[in-house]
Amino acid sequence: MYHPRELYPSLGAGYRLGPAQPGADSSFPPGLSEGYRYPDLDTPKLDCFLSGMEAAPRTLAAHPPLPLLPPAMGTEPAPSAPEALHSLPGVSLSLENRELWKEFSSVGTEMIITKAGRRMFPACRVSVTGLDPEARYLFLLDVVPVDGARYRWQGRRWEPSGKAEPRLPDRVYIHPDSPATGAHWMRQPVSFHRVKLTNSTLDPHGHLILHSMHKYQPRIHLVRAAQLCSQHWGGMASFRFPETTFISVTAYQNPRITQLKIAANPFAKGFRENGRNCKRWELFIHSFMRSTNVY
DNA sequence: TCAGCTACCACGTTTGAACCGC
DNA sequence: AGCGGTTCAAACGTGGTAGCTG
Repeated sequence: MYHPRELYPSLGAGYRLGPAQPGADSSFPPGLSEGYRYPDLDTPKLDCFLSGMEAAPRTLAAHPPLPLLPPAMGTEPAPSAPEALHSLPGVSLSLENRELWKEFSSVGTEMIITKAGRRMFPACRVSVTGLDPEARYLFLLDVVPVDGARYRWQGRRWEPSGKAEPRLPDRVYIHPDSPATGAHWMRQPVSFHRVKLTNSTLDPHGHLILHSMHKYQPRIHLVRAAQLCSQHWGGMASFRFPETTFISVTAYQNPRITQLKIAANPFAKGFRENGRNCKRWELFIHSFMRSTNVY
């Protein structure tokens, strides 16, 4: 098994696969497997990455055509239903923790971003079907802007408050099990819980770089690697789920999101009712109930 | 003045090395 | 010697908060 962190130690867990897409390209290109190259992944790196793969001819003198990651949504609104664009017939993805995501989404999901990098919670956890058990695949995740606006918390809800900051360098998180066989990926749900988000534009760790107070959506890409060293990759599929849209923040704005995170995230158990912040929690519950006219 | 950001804190979870018994 | 189970400390991941910044 090849772990990207070992192969690209200088880049950390996430890798930039392509140039930033300037402006607001609002549509996926018609063809997913051609016409787009990733200069950051040069031949030696790719060769190293693939060196242990079965029947992979090591003839990578020229830059191989790399999989096309669809550009960011730009000003495109988030889709209202799970969306998939792919050239991998029969392959489908489902969001394992959809109910949890829906719960957060109904309140307005916020994700903390820090200079050092913060994990996403909930994390993207998917199960995949329809893969060729023998073929090898890579699982990738990136996060793209949903629209061209900056947001502001107005006490009760998020509202657009101006134009979005210029787009940051695109980075992609490669699942550490990649590349692995279809049988491996289908054996159990694939979790991206180690993905970290940062607001540091100079981040050296390879975390996904986001602007604070902007709306984003994760995308999951599946790349078949079986024919990597031929002229084309074996195909690619991209998936996104509307309930995973979130707003990046450096501190939680909506107290209900804080409450949900504390209740659902095991790492935040110390902040629950019987934790050290019991009194604070009580005060919050009382004020929350008052504000929602429960009293 | 104030919204947003950062560093630090205390607490809980996870991880992996060390140890032990079979 | 090798394997599997247990223990425990260090590392890591949390939200809260005070203070800083533009």
